[in-house]
Amino acid sequence: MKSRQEIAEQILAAAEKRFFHYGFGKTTMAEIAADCDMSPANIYRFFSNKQDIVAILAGRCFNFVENSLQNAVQRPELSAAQQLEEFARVLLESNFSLYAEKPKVSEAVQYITEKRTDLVEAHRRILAEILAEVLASGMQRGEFRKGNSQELAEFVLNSLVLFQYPVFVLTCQLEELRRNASGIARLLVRGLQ
Amino acid sequence: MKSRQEIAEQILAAAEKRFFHYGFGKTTMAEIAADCDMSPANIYRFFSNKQDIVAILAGRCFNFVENSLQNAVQRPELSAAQQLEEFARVLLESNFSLYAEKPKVSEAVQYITEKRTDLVEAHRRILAEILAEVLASGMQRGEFRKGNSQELAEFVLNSLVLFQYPVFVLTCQLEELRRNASGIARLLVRGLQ
DNA sequence: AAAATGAATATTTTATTGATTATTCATTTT
DNA sequence: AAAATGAATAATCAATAAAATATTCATTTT
Repeated sequence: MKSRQEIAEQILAAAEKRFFHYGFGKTTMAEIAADCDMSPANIYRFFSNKQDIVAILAGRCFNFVENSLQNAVQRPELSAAQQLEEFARVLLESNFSLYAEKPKVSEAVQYITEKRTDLVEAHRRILAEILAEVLASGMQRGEFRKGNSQELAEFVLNSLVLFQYPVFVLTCQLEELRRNASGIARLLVRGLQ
Repeated sequence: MKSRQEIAEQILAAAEKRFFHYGFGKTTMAEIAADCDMSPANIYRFFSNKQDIVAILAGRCFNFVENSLQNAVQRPELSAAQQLEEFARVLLESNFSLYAEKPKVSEAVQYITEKRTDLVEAHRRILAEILAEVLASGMQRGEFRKGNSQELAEFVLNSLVLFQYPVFVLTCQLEELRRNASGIARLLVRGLQ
């Protein structure tokens, strides 16, 4: 006997497997339902439509990036400068593993980027908050010059746009991106000190 | 009696008027030819195909940005720091006037961005060179720390991606972009000093 | 001979249709 | 009553045909 919650998760798991394997467009509600031994109609008791399911899954991809960054950054043995450099590095690496390793994921994220600006915006805001904390703690410790950490986080994040969007992450060479992430981060650190 | 050169320019002018007014896809060779009082076939004595014509016109748009930047930057009364800040500001303003004021231009540029990577790459390289000169002269004058000006120009340019591509320039609010251009430029300047 | 063209051909776009799939809802099952 | 379904409907997609347009080239004009 499964709880409502568990059934919803089962549907998401089935959808994820197919979306990320065959793509969003090539996966039908009937297939997802069959994987879960239920009728297509039943899925609608848990999710209002197909787009909502991708939105939730894409949101989890964003969460993966957010968690990777949070973990990379909150190691207390690192200086604020090192934290910021880690932020840039992990931002690139986690987005790369997301987009380049599973091409279908970037399709899903690209779809969401167009249809659900709100999700992308929410993701941006979380990244900005993580960054703002790094900057604020750096200011406290006297490593960074005092300033408006929120506003500065905005600037820093926007100067790292190259490492966030599929277009760039997929077009450029990974090695070149790595050199740039490290180089830009170093410039920014010096600019903040 | 018009020279070959003048006729080619006449064709380009007619094409530009229509491309930027009605869009690339909605303009036919027959229309351009009619504007020039000639047959469609005659156009092919001057240009190898329609795509070539957009490529030339898009290249001129890029030249406009390049010239704006060159002029903004090579004013000798400015400090290297001010030159870099001007670079960021004018990069945004000239791209904005290009994309936002005439929506059809961004369509043409977007088309070129896909089909003629070489032109976009050439444009990038010119921007990087302008920037490298600013950095090199800043180093000479002792305003900036010594370093590899080519490599640093690459980093700086890539951190200004937000102000170069139609996606961002058109999506974000101009005022927000201006604040960011100025904020990021200030950070970079301090990072280079 | 060089410049230009009209007519023929190749390519691309657009419109139309049929088929597939998403979604709803009245009915059935638990 | 809550959960689930089958069958009906709405929306989307893919294939095709038709039309428009780009491009070529043999011929005509200057």
